[in-house]
Parts: sequence; structure tokens; C-alpha cells
Amino acid sequence: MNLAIHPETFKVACSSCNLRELCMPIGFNLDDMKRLDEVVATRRRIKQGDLLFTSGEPFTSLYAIRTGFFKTSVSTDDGREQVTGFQMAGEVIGLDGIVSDSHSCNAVALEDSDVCVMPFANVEELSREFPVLQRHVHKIMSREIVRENSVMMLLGNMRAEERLAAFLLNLVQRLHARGFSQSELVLRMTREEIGSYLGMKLETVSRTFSKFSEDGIIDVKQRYVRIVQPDALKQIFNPETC
Amino acid sequence: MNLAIHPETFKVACSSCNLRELCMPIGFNLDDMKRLDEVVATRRRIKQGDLLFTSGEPFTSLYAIRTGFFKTSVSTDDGREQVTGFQMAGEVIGLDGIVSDSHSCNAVALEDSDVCVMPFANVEELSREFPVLQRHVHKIMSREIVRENSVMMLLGNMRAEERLAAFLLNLVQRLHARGFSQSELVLRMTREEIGSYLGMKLETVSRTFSKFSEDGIIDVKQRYVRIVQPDALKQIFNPETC
DNA sequence: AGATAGCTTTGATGCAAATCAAACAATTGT
DNA sequence: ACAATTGTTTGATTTGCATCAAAGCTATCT
Repeated sequence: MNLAIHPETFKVACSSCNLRELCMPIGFNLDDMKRLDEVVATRRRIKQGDLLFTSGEPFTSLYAIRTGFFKTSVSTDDGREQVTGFQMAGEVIGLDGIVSDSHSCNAVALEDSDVCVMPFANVEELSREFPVLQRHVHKIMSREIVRENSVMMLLGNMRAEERLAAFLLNLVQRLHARGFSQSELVLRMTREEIGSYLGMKLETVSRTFSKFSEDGIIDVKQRYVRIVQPDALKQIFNPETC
Repeated sequence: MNLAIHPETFKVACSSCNLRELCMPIGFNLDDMKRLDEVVATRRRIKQGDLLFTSGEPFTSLYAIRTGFFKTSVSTDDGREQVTGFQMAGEVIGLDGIVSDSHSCNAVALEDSDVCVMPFANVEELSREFPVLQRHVHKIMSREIVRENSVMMLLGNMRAEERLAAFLLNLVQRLHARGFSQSELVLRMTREEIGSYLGMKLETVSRTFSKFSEDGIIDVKQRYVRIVQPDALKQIFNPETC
């Protein structure tokens, strides 16, 4: 790799990464950690709006997000887009590519981002050597399957208010796990992208935000959201609990 | 395992199973195949309507369907059910349990069925030994992720007719891959279960079937469906192609 | 600072699918 | 063979969200 030509790519050590607990298994000794560093080949910077990978592109690597924020989406031939997920630091994307050796979705950076490139051949080789890494990879894939199951529940069974409540609670919970506030967040995506993810139109997303705001459940100012009554949101999401 | 007490469970060899190409990787020699047989601990019979596993139950094994038909579903606390998939012979279920060591969905047999019980510890151990099995397991999980992505597209973006067309085409394609007709099928699930999977009510499913029938695209008689104009179905599913 | 483009909000109207309702098969049990 | 149960079809009505439309806000560029 020629760094003069590809200044955006460079090597980095997992063993010294502060996201280690998030994207790497725990329970390694120092020597193992050094070996584990081999899973990451390079680091890559993606500017806001740029694609990390696209549907149809050959699959070579998984990507661990170091900093930044992504959306993944699939499209129909007639141009309809479905956002399939929003991913933040410590999360892994690219799993869709394994089955057919080519990606089936697009990954777009919603802010300037930084990812660790993990060639899948490395992941598989080291997984055979380290059962704890193997288990970790399996858990990441299973977690994605379970997440998509709950999105199916959202899309198939829930009304607009429930969907948006679930969305906000999920986002803030993941941000909180990363040391951010559990009541305030800045949305990285547009109303249209939220709507695409939740199976509703951008106008409905906007109206539902306004409704929550009128009801005193949240404060909204464009991309900034403060959750004033988290319990009210939880009740909307999970109506039986009342 | 006491066969007198558990007559429904007994050992079976993958190496002699006629679904081998579907649930096992290819490219093994005979000796490897013998080792690979160890992945399956037992076989288990599930009667129509019975549960293979339920949400909350400890995760121990994956299940390869030998014969029969399953649905998987998740539920909200207030009793709403979302069918997350229909699975047939040669397909693997239980992947949802890996992430938290307990299942997060229910698997119900829609007809008398027969599954190979593959303790996940065996799967992981043999995966470390056989890269081709490791790759196979990864592909199965990735395939499930990609499938769920397309269900999200269905639920988020498509109208009732498109959803049902996609559903029928997908079912018949999978049945055809198993040697069945590419134009006739017998539905193993109720209108309500189809509706739950596709995010619509049973009445809408029924009406859409009737509509397709009136338009001469399919013949329907209760659970029996014959696809008269596959191209018309494809066009409904994929409107741009015309 | 002003202009342009992109995003968001809010209102008015329309429609696809949900809901409510009832009759009609098909299947299961006695 | 009959009753009871479960599943399916079809019709009438309602409704939640989409669509259409227009104005307001923010950010970016010159």
C-alpha cells in the first residue's frame, strides 16, 4: 500500500483502540492482542456523503466504525430506497457481502467517518485460531439478525408513533452505551432517511416529531432532540406496560 | 440419550443425507464427511403446531430442517405477533439465539417435521477445523441478513399486491430448487400467517389472492395455488421491468 | 450580506388498507 | 353423519398515512 498515493489509509492497532470492548472480544492476553491486530489491514477515511461500499461491489472486508455514522440501504430497480440500518462507532458493517461475495446494500457516511478495514480472509483465519474471536464474529452476525427481526416487527405491526418512539429510544440507548447523554441527541440523518428506515414518509416523521413535542414528551429543534419524558416514549412504544 | 424414553430422537449421518448439498458445504472427501457427521447430535421430530424452540429459551443448537415446514415469529408484550420467516427442508433455524445465548423468536412446525439437532459447540469446533464449513456457516448467517434486508424493503416500500407477488415468487422458487413444480404449490400457512409476515391483514391477503385470480394470474383454491402467468407476477413485484 | 439549494414544517385532500360484519368452506372430533 | 371449530371470502365503512402544496428555516457559496 502506497501511503503517498493513498494517504487516507494507514495501519492502526486494535490493542490500543479505545473502542476495543465494542468491536473486539474481551479476555485476551497481551500476546494474543498483538496477533489480533492483524485482523485490521488498514484504516480508511470516508467523507460525509461518500460511499464505503455499494450494492454489487465485490466483497472483501468487514468494516468496524471507529468514528462517524453510516446508513445502509437497499434499492429496487425502479429506484425506491429502503434504509436498512444506521450504524455508529464500534459497530461492524459489510456482513451482507459474505453470502454472495458481493455486497447487496450501500453504505453511506452520514458524517466524516473513520473505519477499520478487516479483510474477511483475516477474520476467518484468526477466528479458527482464537475461539473467542470466532464466537464474537458469530455474535455480531446473530445480533444483526435479531435486530432485523425487531425492525420487521416495527414495520409490520406498529403505527407511526410507536415506530418513531422505538427509533428514538434505540438511538439514545446506543449513544448512551458510548458515553453520550441518555436524554439528548443530534440526529445525523434527515427526516426522509428516518422515514425510509421506519417505513413512513418524511412528512409523517415531521408531524410525529411535532406531536411528541406538543405533548411535552420531547424537545425538537431540527436535528437536535431532547427526551423530556423517556417513560412516555417507552409507553408509546410498548402500550401494554400501562 | 435413552431411545426408549425419547423415541423421537436418533442419530443420522449427514454423509448419507440427500439434503447434503443444501445444508452442508460441498468439496469434502469421504473421511472429512465422516468427521462432519459429528456436527449433528440427534434428530428430532416436531408435530404440526408444536414448538421447536421459543423466545427466552436457552440456546444450545442450530436446527437443519430435514423434512417439513416451519414459521418463526417474534411477539410484543401486548400480544402482537410478527412472523419473521417461513423455513423449509434444507434450511437452518436458530441463529437468533447465538448473540444472547437464548432464543429471541419462536419456531413452530406448520406440518409434521424432522430436524437435525446441531449443538452449536460442535458447529464452532468443527468450523475451526474445516475452513469450508466455517465459510458455510458464515454464508448461512449472511444469507439470513440479506433476506431480512429484502423483507424490510417489502414492508417499508411495497404495496399489498407487490408484497404478495414477491412472496409467491420467493416460495415457488425455493420449492423449485428442491425439485418441486415451479408453477404449483400448496401453502403450508394460513392467510393470517402470510399477512403477519407481509405486514397486512388476513382479509387483505385474501382479497389480493382473489384479485390475482380474477386477473388470470394465478389459480387459487384455498391452500392450493397455481401460477398461471409468472411474468405478470414478476411485473407486479418489479414494476420498472415493463 | 444576499442568493441558492436542501431540509423541515404545516395544511388540505385522497386513498389503500384496516376494521367491522356476516356468510361460507374445510377440517376435526364425537 | 353431525356438530363444533377453524379458516376463508366478500361487502360496507372507517381511518391512518400518503400525497399534493406551499411556506419557513438552515446551511453553504459567492
